[in-house]
Amino acid sequence: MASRGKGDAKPTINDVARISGVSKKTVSRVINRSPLLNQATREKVEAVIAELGYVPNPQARALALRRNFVLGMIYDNPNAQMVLNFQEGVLDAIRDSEFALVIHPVDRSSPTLFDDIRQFIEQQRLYGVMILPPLSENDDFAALFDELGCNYVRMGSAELDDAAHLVQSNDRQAVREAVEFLVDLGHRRIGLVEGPDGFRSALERREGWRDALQARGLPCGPELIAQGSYTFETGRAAGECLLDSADPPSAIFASNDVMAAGVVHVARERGLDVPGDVSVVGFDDTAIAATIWPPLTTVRWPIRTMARSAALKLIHPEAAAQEQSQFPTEFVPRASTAAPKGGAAIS
Amino acid sequence: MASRGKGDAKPTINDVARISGVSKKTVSRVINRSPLLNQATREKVEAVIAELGYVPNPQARALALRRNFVLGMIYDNPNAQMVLNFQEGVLDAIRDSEFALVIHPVDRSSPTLFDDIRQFIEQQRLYGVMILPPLSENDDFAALFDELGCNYVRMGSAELDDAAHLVQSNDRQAVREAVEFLVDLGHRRIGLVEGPDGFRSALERREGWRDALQARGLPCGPELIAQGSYTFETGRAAGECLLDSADPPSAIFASNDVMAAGVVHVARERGLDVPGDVSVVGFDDTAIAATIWPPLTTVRWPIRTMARSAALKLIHPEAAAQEQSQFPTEFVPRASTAAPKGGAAIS
DNA sequence: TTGTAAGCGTTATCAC
DNA sequence: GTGATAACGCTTACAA
Repeated sequence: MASRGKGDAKPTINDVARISGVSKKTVSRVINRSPLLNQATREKVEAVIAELGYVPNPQARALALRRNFVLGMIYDNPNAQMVLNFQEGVLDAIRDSEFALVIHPVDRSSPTLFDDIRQFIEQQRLYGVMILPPLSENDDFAALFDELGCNYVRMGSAELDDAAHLVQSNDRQAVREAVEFLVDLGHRRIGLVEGPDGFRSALERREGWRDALQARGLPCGPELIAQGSYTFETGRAAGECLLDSADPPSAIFASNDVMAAGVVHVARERGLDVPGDVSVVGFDDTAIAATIWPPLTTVRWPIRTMARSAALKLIHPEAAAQEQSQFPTEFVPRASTAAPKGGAAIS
Repeated sequence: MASRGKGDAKPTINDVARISGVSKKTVSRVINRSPLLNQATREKVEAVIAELGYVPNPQARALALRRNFVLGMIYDNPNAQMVLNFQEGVLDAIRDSEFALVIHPVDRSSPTLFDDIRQFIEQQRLYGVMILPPLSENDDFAALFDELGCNYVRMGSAELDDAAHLVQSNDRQAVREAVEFLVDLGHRRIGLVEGPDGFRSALERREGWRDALQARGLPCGPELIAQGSYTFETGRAAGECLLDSADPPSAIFASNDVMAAGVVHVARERGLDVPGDVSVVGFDDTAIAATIWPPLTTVRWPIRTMARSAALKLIHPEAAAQEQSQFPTEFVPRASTAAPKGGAAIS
């Protein structure tokens, strides 16, 4: 093997240039796949690169290019499983590439949130950022990223941005279908455990529930709605509110799986059978859905696929607008839903 | 505000030097808290830094120092909740610091695993890495990190390394206490759903189970053991194996929560009441433990605290050996355990 | 098609 | 104590 400056230090672009008898710049052109390059030169340099095991130093590139080959992920989400699925999707996209993923959870109630995010992006000189709900629903962040000259992709439950900056599911439609499933089973009073204010997903899912019921002329008044904040405990509380009411629903749609799990808990405490006495449907299809008893009927959200696509949009901005932006959900019927007792007769 | 070169570009060390009338190097000394510095000079420069809102460029520092202010996290773990908790602990430690966290999941069955990790560390020039079980149990990785001159901390269930490179729980002792709790309730046949081969945690937990039973002269033979691989499905299968046996146990300890959830599922399918007919204990205290019905008795692992400590060991290597290395687990009794039917009489 | 020179923003060396 | 000067490894002008 050809000699290097000293010891076993990693080879640099200078080593490659010297050994292949060309200039640094030419090596740089090879690395960056410049089109105007003699084929013979390219091959010669590539041979040396392979022989030396040369890998460009990302820190040096970052300095020269004023941008880092790093993707950022910004979130403040109560749903751990979703965050992790998203991370895995991003990693699917950057595997075997020069990119790295840095994660940046934030506190959306912090007064310094904007400055915090600004500093994160400026300091890391990110190639691009992905932002998760509910932060992604705030247009001010998009404006901030534009101002900082940082590419971004938002993840959302509705059409928040143009195709180059968005990966989205259609939650309203998905919930409508799930609730129609309950109606088709024979349910006539279907409760809703809605998500917290300020979450676009909560709003979309509520409207999907309403769409389904209104289309069939079924009740969808406030007495059938209880609010939670996407946590197990608030799901319990909402379940109590609904099941202890004067005229309790025979089925409940909860805006996410952990709240649905809370509802199932309450039903058990009341001595109610699920799905015999009350059917429960969740949303997300996180691990918990298949793990609780009975297994939860829910809506699967292709988070990992969406995340992968989000990362690809950042890595290949030129193709971002063509890359898929809408991702279909999938209804997953399990054992937590059944026809109501005597339901078919009523219908 | 004093003028900067052009437009609204971020101020650099040169701007600070020019405006405060000192050299770059002096500013650098201020930034790096060099002790040999005139107090007046320091204050003057600090004032200019504050006025300009100057922040050192991490990429440039990384290039000059040949090391990046970035911590890496390497894992291949079936337990999503643990990974996420660990991430949060690390972020607790680096919040408001110049450090960033890059995550690097790997496939431990990949033939290129070592090269993959080597490349990750060399390329990112990491300040340090944290490695999670079961990867952390392999001494070859520690040797690799040493060879690469990269500081590391391992997370484990037993004493894998010296205090500067380890954060650990004592799983054997923790499980012993949990199983003793079952014995004290009156259980005499206590089954084990053990974790997969190759996991130190699986081994430690099995020995803890055995310790407790042997100390009381209770059976702990292979007919009471079924193996899973830390997943829900394998937990189900192991539960079937145990509950369908000729002389089924009245209580089961599962090596982690999701396998325990699988056991609970099987019990339900068999028409068995938990804890009336069979008590179940898990390990981890992940979100699932409180969410299933009945809420799961388990052992809480202070992962987030351990992770925070691991990151601090990397950031302050000089104090690493003094920083806490052993982290106590906590037994969390919930509703999935009770005295066996007629158990007290047998005892 | 290729090379030269001048950065990018920081730190290390070694004088003063 | 402080400051020129030369790295660090790469890229972008601008020539040739």
